[in-house]
Amino acid sequence: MSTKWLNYIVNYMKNKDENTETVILNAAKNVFQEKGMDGARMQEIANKAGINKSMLHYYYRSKQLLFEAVFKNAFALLAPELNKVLNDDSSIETKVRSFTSNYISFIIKHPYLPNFIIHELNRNPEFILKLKENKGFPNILKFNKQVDDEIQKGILKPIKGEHLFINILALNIFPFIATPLIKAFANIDNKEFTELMNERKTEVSDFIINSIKV
Amino acid sequence: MSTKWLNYIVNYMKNKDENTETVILNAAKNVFQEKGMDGARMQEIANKAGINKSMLHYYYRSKQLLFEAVFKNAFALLAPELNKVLNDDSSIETKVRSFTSNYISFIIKHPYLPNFIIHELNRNPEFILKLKENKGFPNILKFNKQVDDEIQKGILKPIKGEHLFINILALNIFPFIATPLIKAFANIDNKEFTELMNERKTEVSDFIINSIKV
DNA sequence: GTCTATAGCCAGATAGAC
DNA sequence: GTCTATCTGGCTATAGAC
Repeated sequence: MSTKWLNYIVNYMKNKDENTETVILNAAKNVFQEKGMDGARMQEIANKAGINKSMLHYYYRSKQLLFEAVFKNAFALLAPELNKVLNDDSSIETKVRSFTSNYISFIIKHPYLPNFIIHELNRNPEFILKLKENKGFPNILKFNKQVDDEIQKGILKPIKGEHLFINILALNIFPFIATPLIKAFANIDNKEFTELMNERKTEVSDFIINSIKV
Repeated sequence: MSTKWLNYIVNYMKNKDENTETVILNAAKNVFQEKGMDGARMQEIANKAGINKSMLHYYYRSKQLLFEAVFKNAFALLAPELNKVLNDDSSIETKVRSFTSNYISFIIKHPYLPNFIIHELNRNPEFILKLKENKGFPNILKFNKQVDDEIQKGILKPIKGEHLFINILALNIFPFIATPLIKAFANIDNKEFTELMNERKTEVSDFIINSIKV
């Protein structure tokens, strides 16, 4: 009798929660998002997944392809957050308040995400062209129109949609990208930094609304 | 007759503007700031410097030490910009306006700088501890006091100095870090992006002042 | 100080047994 | 599907001639 039956059973049990392919993907997420494409090591991914290095190639053929799987996954996580701001029908003020509060909670769960995406896009800017082909890629058109509308109605002071959107992203995302710098300038530790970021859930939206509301 | 005399003359001519050591440092700046520590290759630096690879080791011993020289240099370029906001005696409004306008001009000359510093600090957060020992390392204390003062005098609405400083940095720096993303969301090319950034020289300071001024 | 040649290592990828 | 063993190439770093 061969070990086939045993393997079958083991596999079945694993599949309850996750198969080898997703175990690898999760390990790869951790390593790539922390170290970047260039700094990541296939050996480290294999260790974290608790499997043999050659399995990575069996499932994903190459480091490059494994990386791309991780990257697309990360971007797919972020895009819906942005689309809420760009395409929801509620007022600008409502969206600013909810995005700010939600995004900061969201990013505390995925601390390496913004840095990872931004660094890898700067390393390889053409990569974004492929992403743009996807349906659901964030687009600013509807947001611009909404901003113009609310200005027309006397709700907002004049501002270009592009600038407002950049400002919203900047105020929310930047502190999580520049965390080591901010901790150093302000002389604060992790605990105080987290407190500061929690304050920002309302601080940032007040700051924006104060500036743009008539 | 040996070639010593020739070498001496050649060296003398080079020294008019730059010696080998600084030629290497400049080449290293380009490569490290674009590719990061992990992505950079000593061969590429040598090529860009127009010299032999072994010279890099002759002058800087190792890739790590060459990298550190580049990093400290980059940081030393950025720190005075920040200290202007933190320590100058002019009013907050004046400083916000001048920093915003100057910084955007500054960064167009050094496009990879913020990304480089931020990525490398995230890769190796302990590195900033060494920088903090330097005199002139940006510190927020005086700025905090000034903000409190102006609030007391009824010039500014209540806000923590930390939040205001983070907001100033975020609004100015973020678009240059997230350039590929912004270009994709807004569907604009390089030329339109530069125009948008030029608009921000006044847009950003108005946005901030609007929000904090009584 | 600058070059050529090469040591020595490490990482990604594959072959092949089970 | 999973493992061990190994190939192959590329990279940092050094030895040594000039």
